[in-house]
Amino acid sequence: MNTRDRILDGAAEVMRSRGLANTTTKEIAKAAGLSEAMLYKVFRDKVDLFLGVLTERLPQIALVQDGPPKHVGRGTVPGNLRRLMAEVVSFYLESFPIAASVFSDPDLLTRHREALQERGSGPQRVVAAVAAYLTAEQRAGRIAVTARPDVLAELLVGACLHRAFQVRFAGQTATPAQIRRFAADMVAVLGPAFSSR
Amino acid sequence: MNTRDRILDGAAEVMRSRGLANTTTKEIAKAAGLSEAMLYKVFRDKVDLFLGVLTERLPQIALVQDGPPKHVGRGTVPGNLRRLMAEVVSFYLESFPIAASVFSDPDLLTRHREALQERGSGPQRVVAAVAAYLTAEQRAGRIAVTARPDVLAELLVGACLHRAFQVRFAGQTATPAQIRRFAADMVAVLGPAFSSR
DNA sequence: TGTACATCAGTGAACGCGCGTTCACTGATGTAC
DNA sequence: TGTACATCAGTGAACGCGCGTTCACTGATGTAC
Repeated sequence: MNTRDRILDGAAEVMRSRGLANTTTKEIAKAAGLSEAMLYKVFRDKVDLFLGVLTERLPQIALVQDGPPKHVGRGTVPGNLRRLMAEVVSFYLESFPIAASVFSDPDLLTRHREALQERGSGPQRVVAAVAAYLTAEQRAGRIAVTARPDVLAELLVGACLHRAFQVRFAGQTATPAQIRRFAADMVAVLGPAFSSR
Repeated sequence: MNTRDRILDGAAEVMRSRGLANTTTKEIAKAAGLSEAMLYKVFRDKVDLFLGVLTERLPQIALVQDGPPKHVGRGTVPGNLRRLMAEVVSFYLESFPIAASVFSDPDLLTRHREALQERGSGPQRVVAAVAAYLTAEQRAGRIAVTARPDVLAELLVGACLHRAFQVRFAGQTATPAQIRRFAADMVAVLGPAFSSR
């Protein structure tokens, strides 16, 4: 593995275990198995290194990567939504602690936002992806024409973020079974809102 | 105003404007109009001071303060929910940046969680309050008996948290009109899920 | 093949700065007699 | 009323430490002739 990857992995590990506030250059170097001096051969400064972690080591969500929505017209809509929800909540569970940390430093937040904008990315893409799936199903006639994909997506994704926030704030983790149960509850309750009948 | 309040106000102001990471004892003292030494007459150390801000200067949400849910059986359910939602999203807009910051320091997060637990408070109380309102309306016969108040509350509150997160991540603010529009959209879409018919 | 030099990944040790914290102190106000 | 002392809010200046950052260096490997 090359030096840059070792540094980013080490930094991500320290950020997860000790938090952004306690992630010092000394700790990063130790986790990467390199000297502190080496960090500055690869990154301009510490903020530059943090931005590298934020853009390259935060978990990616498959949902958002690939263009057109999957599963449209196949399986059942509630079934597809449950799988989508489980994916979203898992993504937030993994990324929330670090993503929330950047609010502790307005300068880092601004630079992170700009970096995401340049890549055409950002947090709004999760809702957009779910809304795109719902819109496609609506066109396929499997969701009522009166349903509002954007609002439904915000409700679903919002519940995922909220659940991740609660679990992480409580210092807990969530089992796959708990995640499935959560997804099933949310989709079941929203059923009447997008049902074709 | 007494010394303690001046310090907490000063600290809260610096935390909001410069972020937790840049909130130094020097800046707090300056904002409070006191010497740094004075901070240590009132608080044991900096973490103790931060906990004071978190428990005493984070915005309170009226919804959660007072016991039994208001407005039950009066007005219309969607109207009451819209007002509730606007209150919740405003609360998150104000508190999210600072509340998210504590994720940058696991030690601070743990102590904050423990402080909230001692007071019987915590983030789960927002969902609980909305669910309590919905349950009361259900008993009053104004919401379908098949509706699930806890799940509906998590969807609604989740959407509020998500919206606040998005707005703050983008570095923006929200006008009262935007907030009302948002609340109306969410409640309208959830209508079929709790309708008596 | 040997040799001289260039390149490159990597480091130990030091640097200065700003941080949280504490010390010894001041001056105003209250209080006992 | 005067005076001696106690209390209390508050501070200037210093302290040591740990941080991010940089400097001068090393040793291994590649390369030209």
